Amino acid sequence: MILTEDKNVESFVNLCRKLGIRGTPQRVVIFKELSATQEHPAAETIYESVKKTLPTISLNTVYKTLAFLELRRLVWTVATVGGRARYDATTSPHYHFICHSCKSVTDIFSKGDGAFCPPKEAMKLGAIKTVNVQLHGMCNCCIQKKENKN
Amino acid sequence: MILTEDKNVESFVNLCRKLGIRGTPQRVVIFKELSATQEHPAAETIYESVKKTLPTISLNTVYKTLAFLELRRLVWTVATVGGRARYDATTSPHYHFICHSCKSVTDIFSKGDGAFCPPKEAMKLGAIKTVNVQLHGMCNCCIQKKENKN
DNA sequence: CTTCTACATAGGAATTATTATCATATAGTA
DNA sequence: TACTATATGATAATAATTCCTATGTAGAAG
Repeated sequence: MILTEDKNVESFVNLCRKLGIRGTPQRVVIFKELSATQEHPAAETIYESVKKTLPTISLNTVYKTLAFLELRRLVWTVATVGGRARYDATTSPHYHFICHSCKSVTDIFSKGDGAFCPPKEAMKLGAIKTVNVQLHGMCNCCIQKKENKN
Repeated sequence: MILTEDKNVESFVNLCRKLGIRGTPQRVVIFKELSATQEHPAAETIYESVKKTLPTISLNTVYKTLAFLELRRLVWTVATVGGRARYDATTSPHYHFICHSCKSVTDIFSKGDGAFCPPKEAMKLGAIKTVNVQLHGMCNCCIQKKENKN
């Protein structure tokens, strides 16, 4: 995070203005929260954090705000892990490694290729807006733990 | 589908035997149903179809069977579209195009590369078991419809 | 500058989707 | 047949979405 919090918020409000949507306190706080973490939190987790700033916010609003921001492509749903949707506000192209043991979601910024390039066959089907590459498995940490148990 | 239905079932039962799990009627029918379609159905959809063969089956069993088969990597969850998880029994590597307008999920068998190759950075994080590449957007059919409306 | 109006947004309640728990039933093995 | 492990289905809990209403903000009119 190079941007300060204030700049971040400001830029988000400006972004909303450009898109013709309102930069409401709820949206600002939720977006800020999601931008500030690399944990790829679930809606409930975001809700718990956001409540500190906006005690009256409802979980419903968090869900709806995330869905709304995803529609405007300011955030996106990375994956559903253990029945819970996980979100991300990082816009630069990257992949995700998902550990099904500890439910962690880790960013992978590949140096070589950068963005995943959809094959020609895909282009023919319609207009691609976002690409989501998920690598599912078990992280080293969990592999270690499992070995120690056995 | 080159295999006949019976062969398909038989091979599934054999597969279960190899894996040391039971090839129960419920599992056979659910797997057969999922293998026979390219619609990437939701659990509810599978349930409706499977009920024709097994009228007493519960939706719960469909969910649990799918989760179980996914754990054994005989099926997998392709994506969650409009709040509903969509499943696939195709094991050969391919991508999916997901239209958020009509909720269709289309297979993309890329000729050139075949399987997606995870970057080195990913390998370092742990053991990758499955790769899920989702291309989100709007299919040509829906683009057409939208244009006609305007 | 204030008030009115329209519409976007937030929050609550209800609905739907999914998962977990538990008791019962079934298949495989001794 | 009895034993054990596993699977099913009913019930209950959790996750996410939809519907409805109230609020608040922006722009128009005065």
